[in-house]
Amino acid sequence: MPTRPKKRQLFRENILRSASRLFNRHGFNAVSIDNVMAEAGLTRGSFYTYFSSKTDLYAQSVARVVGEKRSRAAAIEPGRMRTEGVIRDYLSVRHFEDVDDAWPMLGLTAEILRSDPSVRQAFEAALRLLIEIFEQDMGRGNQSDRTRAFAIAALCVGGMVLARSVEDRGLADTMREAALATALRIGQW
Amino acid sequence: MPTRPKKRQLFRENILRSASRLFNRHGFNAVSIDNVMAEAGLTRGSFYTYFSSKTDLYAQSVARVVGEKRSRAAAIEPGRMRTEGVIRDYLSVRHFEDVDDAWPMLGLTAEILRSDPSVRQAFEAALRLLIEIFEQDMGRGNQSDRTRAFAIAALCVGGMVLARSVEDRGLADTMREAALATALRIGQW
DNA sequence: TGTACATCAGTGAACGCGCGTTCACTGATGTAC
DNA sequence: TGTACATCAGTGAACGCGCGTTCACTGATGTAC
Repeated sequence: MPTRPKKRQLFRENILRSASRLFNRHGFNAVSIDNVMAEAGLTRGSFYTYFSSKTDLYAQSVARVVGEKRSRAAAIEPGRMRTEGVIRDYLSVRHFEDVDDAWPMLGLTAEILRSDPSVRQAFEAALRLLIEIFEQDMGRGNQSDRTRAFAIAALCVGGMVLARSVEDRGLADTMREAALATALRIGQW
Repeated sequence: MPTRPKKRQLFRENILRSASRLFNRHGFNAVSIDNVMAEAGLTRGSFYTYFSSKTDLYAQSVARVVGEKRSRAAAIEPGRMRTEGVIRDYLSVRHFEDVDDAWPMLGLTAEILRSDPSVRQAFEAALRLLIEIFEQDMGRGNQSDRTRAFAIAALCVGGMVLARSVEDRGLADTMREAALATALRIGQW
């Protein structure tokens, strides 16, 4: 039988793991404290002996995931191989489907996924329009043109999403300009 | 004095414009129907004579923005210059700051922006970690290495966000693979 | 080792608030003659 | 052109629900002696 502080530590980790899973899968608003606590095998009431608010839980659950990613990366020797590994991993089918342990930013997509079809379709139309424009402008659409068009779209959206999510304006500008320079370069390969 | 249906049409456009603005700025959940209607110069009560639900409003407001983007693009002659223009526009300072008329996907960032500092910082840590890894692996960080590291991060996040937001699994895979191929290529420039 | 007490952690009911949605009402716009 | 009536659109109060947060209580864990 585990001693008191040890048991608490275990529960705490359970709560954080459940939270990461659920927030990733459904987004912040769609997950209630009840859901999280039930999945961790506790009831609503004791939540506030672990965390000071739902927001606090969210911040800590994101931090926990980042910490895990960090230590996983630290275990591999730096160098091109590692970057290649991270890229392959990030853009893998597993990560695409993995709702438990995904990189935090992707949890945002849950806000779209769970909304009803009309909303999804509206968003999808925006993406299709972007790609349509790029493909048209590249002339006859062979495979590599298609790839370029998609990559440019991803760079635009990703660059801007990241730039906008960051507190530090300098970092935001660097991100924006890096995405811009690279997208333009890809447009002229 | 405008005739009845004409007046209604005007109000309808007002509501949609207000909605785009507010959803872009604050995200879906943080905006109430009251907010939207007040900004359009009407009261809560008549909302449901225009739209069937809040979700419906959201879908239509996204669709409206996409429609506008589409006709703006259609007014320009296709070709490399147009793509360059779209890229520059998408990743411009104006678009970074513009909360009224931004591409729909970026509204998602509002969910982060409005959350409190601890949450923002947790997200920012995830981004910094990604970039840190890429920069380390590229050796001595000169300017172009830095740009590449940022671009790879943007490609990963953007590619995955878009892949996950889309209904059609084939489209999702194409997006994911295009981002992957391009990110790997950039890693070895 | 055993007993008495203090402290701590978990429970579940209840509170309060925000907000999407509904509804009875009213005044304004249009139509019939 | 003027009057009587029908219809339509907007109002604001009220409803209902979900959920974050609080709280009085209880049983279990630990401590003193």
